[in-house]
Amino acid sequence: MAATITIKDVAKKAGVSLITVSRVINGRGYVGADTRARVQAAIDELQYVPNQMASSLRSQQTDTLALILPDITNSFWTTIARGVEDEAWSRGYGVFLCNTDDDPGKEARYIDILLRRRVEGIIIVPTPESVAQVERLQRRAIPFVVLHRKLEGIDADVVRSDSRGGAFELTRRLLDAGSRRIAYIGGPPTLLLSLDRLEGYKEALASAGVPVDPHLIKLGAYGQETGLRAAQELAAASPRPEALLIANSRLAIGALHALAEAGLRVPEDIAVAAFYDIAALDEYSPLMTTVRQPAYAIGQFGVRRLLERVAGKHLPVEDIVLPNQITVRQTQPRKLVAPT
Amino acid sequence: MAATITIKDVAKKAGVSLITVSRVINGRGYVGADTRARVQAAIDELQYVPNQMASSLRSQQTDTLALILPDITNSFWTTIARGVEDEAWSRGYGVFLCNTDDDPGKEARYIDILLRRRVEGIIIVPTPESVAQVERLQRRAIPFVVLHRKLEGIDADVVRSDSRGGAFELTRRLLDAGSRRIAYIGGPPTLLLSLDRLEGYKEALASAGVPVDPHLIKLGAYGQETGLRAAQELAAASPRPEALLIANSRLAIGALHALAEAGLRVPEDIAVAAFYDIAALDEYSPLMTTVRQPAYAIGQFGVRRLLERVAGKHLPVEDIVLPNQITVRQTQPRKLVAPT
DNA sequence: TTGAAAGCGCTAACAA
DNA sequence: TTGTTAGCGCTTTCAA
Repeated sequence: MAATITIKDVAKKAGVSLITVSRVINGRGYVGADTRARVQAAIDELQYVPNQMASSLRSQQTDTLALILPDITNSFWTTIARGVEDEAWSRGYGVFLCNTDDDPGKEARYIDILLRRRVEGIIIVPTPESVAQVERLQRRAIPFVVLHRKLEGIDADVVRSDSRGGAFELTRRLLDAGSRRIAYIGGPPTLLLSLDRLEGYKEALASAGVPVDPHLIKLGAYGQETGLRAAQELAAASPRPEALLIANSRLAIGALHALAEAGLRVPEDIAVAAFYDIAALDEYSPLMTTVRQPAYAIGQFGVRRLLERVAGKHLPVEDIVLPNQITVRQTQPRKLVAPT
Repeated sequence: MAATITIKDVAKKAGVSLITVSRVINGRGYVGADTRARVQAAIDELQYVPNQMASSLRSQQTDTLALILPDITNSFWTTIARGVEDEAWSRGYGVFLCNTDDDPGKEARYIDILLRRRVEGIIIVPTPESVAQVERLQRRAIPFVVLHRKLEGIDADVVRSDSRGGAFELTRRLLDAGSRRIAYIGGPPTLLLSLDRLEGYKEALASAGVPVDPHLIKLGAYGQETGLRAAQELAAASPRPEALLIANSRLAIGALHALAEAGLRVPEDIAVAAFYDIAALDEYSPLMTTVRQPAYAIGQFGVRRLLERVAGKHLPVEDIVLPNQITVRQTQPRKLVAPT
């Protein structure tokens, strides 16, 4: 590292004191117009770039946040990450991205490093095991915001999409289209998110006076396998359900495989409505009603909320629920493979 | 910010000097076993976390890198990003991620911020307009590594996949399978990457004694539209080519649309080999021979190389070319939509 | 094997 | 409107 140019060099060249240069750089405090110009000229001439480490050490502000999530390779998290990055950088904050792969050990190690780096706040997509880590943050008074998944027993801001409302709305669409026997394929009842969606489904049925039939509710681990098996069973049932409500993208993919194999056309033979976030597959999927979660906005709002906390605002803890986007594609599915 | 615990507090509690605590933390320098134990006990008891700003300021090491790329929302870049993140964190470096959307203005602004933050090195997926920015880095002696795209006139390490070899190999496979009239759909000849692939194609033909037919070469902007139109033209040509070599994922998708619409079965009516990086679409696409670029490894190797530069090793500038993975899927394509 | 002194580059707090 | 002084929390350098 060659002899770096410091604020001192600039001050000398401009014939002012250090602090004056500092004021010009940070644009605060009174500085005369001509002084400012002289300083700026010196900065330009020397190609001076302030050292943020020094500034941070003194001011106790690192202008840095962190985003902890399972895996940016998953397109839903990617979009959230992009929302976080854009919003944070645009407000002058850098972001450290941490992929935990839902591994609590990794998560803990990342948080250690983040504490050393004195990040001013953390945005986290937690697993149920994150509770201990999050409590550590609380003890140290590091502001944080939880995205997408609520954490039981933790009093913290959450930004998420409206799972209950999304499921309710999808179900209502199916009902409006005339379906009555509407089956539900959803995630494990141990997750709050799954429960919310199941609830939305039940409420919509109730509001239409349709009784809930437990035989039509299939729950299991998130994953294509669950969706596949559930849809196979439902396709073979008699009477066959008129419609399927599917609570997750991977479940939906599995279910669509099963329906296609069974030769059931969507929507002619069976209507489908689903939470479906995999944009790449969208136009190759059948005509169904889908909920797209506002991933980008979840990231954006997460940062906004976090920065309010960082600024020390005394706000009540809030559960920020963003509306979903419901889409009904009009165009027929595209094909990558010629029909046989 | 409550009164933070500093190294001083630890030293006092352990009855040693600051520097001894520092040695224990960083695990270097001689420290007696019992002293070390006492210090560690104090650290644990006080829950002391070192302040990296202070450490960085003094040591001139920020342990921080940056990754500049177009957009993590694109799955190819995402995977590269993941490779970079994993490798960097595992070596004790944090990474700032910068999405430029291929916008030179954004790129310049990011680099300003990164210079302030004194990142020790930068990994960049450049656009042709990045040359000016990259020269700025050179002037300041900030180590950097270029990923995926070579930069004309810039003498720097590059990590990329073997475009020429990939195209050569794909073409050879088509030739081996008996095709002679092999058409080529590729990107604009202004990009080095495109030229490499075109060259691989031509070389393979030459090596098999097949003459290059300019009518069978369709070049255009990367994008589905180009692929669609090119494939339409080729499908309508007579004699129709027996095989298609497609040099990019988006071109391939467009081309597959066209073939499906024309009712041409792949590979029965026409064989296809392609650079195809969109994993989500993989199993829904026809049976074709594909090149998958080693995105994760590109990220990994980029970091490794960069850290060698950061360490000050005097290595010759290198063009690191990683082999592609060639795949021939055996199972029939899956269907999301029932056949009609 | 341990420690004392100096200072990294900047800004907070106060003074003029 | 500008400047002086002190010090953020750590590591480097030198000494013991």
